[in-house]
Amino acid sequence: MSTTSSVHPDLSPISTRLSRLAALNHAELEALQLAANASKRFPARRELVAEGAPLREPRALLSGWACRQRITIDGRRQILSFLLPGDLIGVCRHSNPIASTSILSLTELILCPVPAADGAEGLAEAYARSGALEEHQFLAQITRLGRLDARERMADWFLETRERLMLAGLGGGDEFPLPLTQEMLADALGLTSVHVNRTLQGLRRDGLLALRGGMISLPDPQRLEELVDFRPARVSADDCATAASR
Amino acid sequence: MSTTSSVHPDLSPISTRLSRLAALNHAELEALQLAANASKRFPARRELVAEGAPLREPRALLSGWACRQRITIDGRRQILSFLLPGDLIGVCRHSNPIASTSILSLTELILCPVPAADGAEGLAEAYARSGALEEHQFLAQITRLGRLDARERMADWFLETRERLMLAGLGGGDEFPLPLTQEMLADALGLTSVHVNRTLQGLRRDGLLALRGGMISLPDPQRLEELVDFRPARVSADDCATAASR
DNA sequence: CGATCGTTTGACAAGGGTCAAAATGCGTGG
DNA sequence: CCACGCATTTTGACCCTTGTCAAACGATCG
Repeated sequence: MSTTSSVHPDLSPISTRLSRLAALNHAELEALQLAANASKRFPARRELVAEGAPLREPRALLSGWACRQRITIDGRRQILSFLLPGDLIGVCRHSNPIASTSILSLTELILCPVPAADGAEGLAEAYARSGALEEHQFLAQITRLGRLDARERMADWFLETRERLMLAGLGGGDEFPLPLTQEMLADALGLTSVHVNRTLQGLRRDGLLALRGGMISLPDPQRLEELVDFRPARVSADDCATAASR
Repeated sequence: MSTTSSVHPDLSPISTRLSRLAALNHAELEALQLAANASKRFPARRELVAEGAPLREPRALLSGWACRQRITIDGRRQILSFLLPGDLIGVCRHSNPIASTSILSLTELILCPVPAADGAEGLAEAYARSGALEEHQFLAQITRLGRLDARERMADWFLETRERLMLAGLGGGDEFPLPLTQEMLADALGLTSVHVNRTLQGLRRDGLLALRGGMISLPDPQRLEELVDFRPARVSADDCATAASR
């Protein structure tokens, strides 16, 4: 698994990510490449999937950011998770699935179909692990919102996002693009944009992060990790998804 | 599917729940019954699964309550979800899975093995939908913690729990057992036990719930639903999981 | 009948929300 | 190149929900 990843350093995020999650054979990688060739653009700030609507064919995100969100009657918004390049969208194992949340594009997206896993051992394994990783992120989000204070939430979220991007072969580790407004961040972290702003300032003052021009850099990830007891995600005994990314 | 459920009114929670999630044929129901015969007890307040440990064979919960939880270094605890009778534990689709959270028994449990889904269409479908339902609950939990205040969190959680119990054929709808301390509830809802206590008193005062002897009753579920805009969980276009329960 | 666990209450503190306005940035069109 | 309009960020003053600490109360069990 980890050996496979190093020989495809310049594949698209989806190939990189999936081949790091499970060993893919030549035919499978080719199927991914083929799918990537059928990619399509999707505009920014539009609803990609509506909550409650029947789920269409699964797709993979090749570039751009999206989010899953839910809105209360009185207009409060909760961003449940972000979808980053390399992530799968709408992969489901039961019949007649309906979308449990709406999905919104935050930037312009490039999407491609997802090759079927029938008979493709490696792909099936990679999809399953991708799903497990997603579940892991939901659980992390619950802990963040339930038991961490504002500063910890932000630190933890930045570290997780950094890890996810690195898994897809993006971002050097100390710097990555952050195409979000502070309000989006607030809606994800269960805060208000005003408080996100103040907390960011505090982190900046302490030299824990720097923002400029849609890029964020984490000069001292270790100190951040200590701050929140961050542990890299692991879903399988034989994967070292994060270790593979460096 | 919903027709199947009504003809097995006195099956164990797991059979009831799964046969409401998907149509099960005779052989599959028999396999469930067989599995249930191999059930075992597990004591209260003990760790059933340790975080990070390799996942053993999947099991189903026949009776009792458990929870998935995570603890921060400084001892704060977040209960990620509760496991109720009829729920599946440790069902996983990838190889060498490791537990993403520890699982703790809250009461004494009765557990049984889970029949393999190989070739059993109905079981496979039911397991998949059970997983989708679990994911739905995680997302609901995120919204609760991120955007609802204390009173709303409790109302929403009570309604969800009521619905889950009814899906497993337990609880008449207006009353069900609640084997939790206020501190556990606090750890699940991202509050302190003191504040849970006060919020409960408020709900009681308003006639929205009543507690006595480990039982909770919701005299006016509709009013609760309006309070939080509660919508029953749906994961598939052809299931009416909740409708089936009444 | 003490010990222990859980619930309830009170006084006080604090983290984060609210509201409103000012400042900054940025794309667009003239 | 400038000016305008809009979105986003930043700041300040104030308030409110929830947390903290501590003690009293109640039930259950050996």
